[in-house]
Amino acid sequence: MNYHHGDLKNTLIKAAISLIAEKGPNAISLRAVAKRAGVSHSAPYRHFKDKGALLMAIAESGFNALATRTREASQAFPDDPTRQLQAASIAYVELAVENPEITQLMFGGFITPDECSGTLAEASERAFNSLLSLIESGKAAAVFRDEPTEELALAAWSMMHGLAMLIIGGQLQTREGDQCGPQQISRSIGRFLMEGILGKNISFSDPGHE
Amino acid sequence: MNYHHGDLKNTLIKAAISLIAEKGPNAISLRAVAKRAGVSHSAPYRHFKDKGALLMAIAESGFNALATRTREASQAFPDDPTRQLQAASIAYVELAVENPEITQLMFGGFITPDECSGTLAEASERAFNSLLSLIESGKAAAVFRDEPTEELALAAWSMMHGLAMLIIGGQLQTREGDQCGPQQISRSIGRFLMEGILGKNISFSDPGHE
DNA sequence: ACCACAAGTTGACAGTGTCAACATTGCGTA
DNA sequence: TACGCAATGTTGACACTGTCAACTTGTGGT
Repeated sequence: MNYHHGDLKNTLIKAAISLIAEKGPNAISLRAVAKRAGVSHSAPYRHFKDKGALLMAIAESGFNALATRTREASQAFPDDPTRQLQAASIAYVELAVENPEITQLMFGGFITPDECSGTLAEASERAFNSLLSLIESGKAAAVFRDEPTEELALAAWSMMHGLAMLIIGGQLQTREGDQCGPQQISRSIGRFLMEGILGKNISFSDPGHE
Repeated sequence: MNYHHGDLKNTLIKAAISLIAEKGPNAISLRAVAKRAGVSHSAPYRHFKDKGALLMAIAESGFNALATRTREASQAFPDDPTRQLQAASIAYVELAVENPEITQLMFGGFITPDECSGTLAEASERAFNSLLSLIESGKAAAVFRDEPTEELALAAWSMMHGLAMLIIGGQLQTREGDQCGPQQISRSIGRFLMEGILGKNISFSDPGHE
C-alpha cells in the first residue's frame, strides 16, 4: 500500500477504539494500535505527541458524542422541558452503558486535567451548557422549581452520571435482580429526582411514546 | 534488616497506596512499590498473585473504609432517618474526594468483575446493605415515601456517587465557580433528592449541628 | 540438631513507551 | 520538467515493566 497512508490519524483513532472496546482502556498498547492500523510501531508519533494524546482524542470524541446524543434526545420534545430532561437523562445513561470502556476512559482518571487539551474541555462544556439551557427553559416555563440553575443541572447530571458509572463498574450486577436495562433503571430512580425538581409528584414515564 | 520482613503484605499495600496517591492508579509500577517497601522487585509475588491482586486488595480496603465511614456518619443520628441519609451521603462524597485516586481505582474500571475476589464483593455489599436498612427504617417510620427500597437506595447512591466522580474527574472545576467544597455541593444538590424521597419540601441542612 | 517450607533475591524474557536516525513520498517552485 | 523540502512512515535502540524460574536465607516443628 502507499507509504503515505493518507488518513492515518483517524485510522489510528478507530483502531484504538476497537481495541479499547475489546481489552479495556488501561490494557491497550500503542504498538498494538499501530499494528491494527497496519503501520509501524512508532508511526503514531507523527500524529500524536503521546499515548495520552491519542487517548485524549478518543475521550474528546466521546464527549462530542455525548453532547450530540443528549441534545438530539431532548430536541424530540420541543416545548416540554420535563420530557426533554427525561429523554436527555436516559440517552446519557444509554450511551454510557453502550460504550463502557470509552466512558471509563472519559471519566475514570486516565487523563490528567493539566494535560487536558482545550478542545476536550470545550466538548465537555458544550454538553453541560445544553443541560443548563434546558433547565433554564423549564424554569422560564414555570415547570421547574425556581432554584439556582447550576444546582438543578448538577443534581440531574450527578444522578445519571452516577447511575451510569455504577452500571458500568458492575456494582449493580448482583443486586437489583431483574437487570431491567438502563432505560428502566433510569426511569425508576429518575422519578425521585423529577419530583424534587418539579416540586410535585410526576411520573418519570416513558418519553418514547409522544 | 531481616531477610524476612515480617509484615510485608501490609507494607506493600501502604507503599502502593502512597504511590497511587502521588502518581495515580494507572501510573504505578509494581517494581516501584517494591522499591518503596524496601524490598526486591519480585518479592510482591510471594504475597500477591498479580499486580491486579495488589490493586484489588487496595480497592477492598477502600470499600471497607467507605462502609465504615458512612455507617459511622449515619449512626450519629439515631432515630432520624432523614439526617442519617444526609450524613451518610455527605460522608460518602467527602471520603471519595479525600482519596480521589483510590476511588478511581475502585470504580474506574481497573479491576475487571471476573477477577473480582469474593471479599471485595462482600465489602461492597455491606456498604449497600447498610444503605438499604437505613432506607427501610425511614420507610417504617413513615418518613420516607413508600417506594421500593432498592429504587430509593439506588437513587441516593447514584446521585452521590455521580457527584463524587464528577468532582474527582475535574469536571466541575471551571463551572460552579465558587468551589464550595464537597459538603456544600452535596447539600445543595441533595435537597432535590430528599424532596423526591420524602415527598415534601425539606431542607437538606447541615447534619453536623444536632 | 535438622530439615521442610515460607519468604526474599537474582537473573532472565517478552512487551511497552519513546526517541533519534534514516527512508520514502508528494507538492510547490524554478 | 526537474528539484528540493517538508511531511509522513520505518528501523533500531534504550530504559522500564510484569512475570517467571532458579537460587538463597531464615524459621518453626520434630
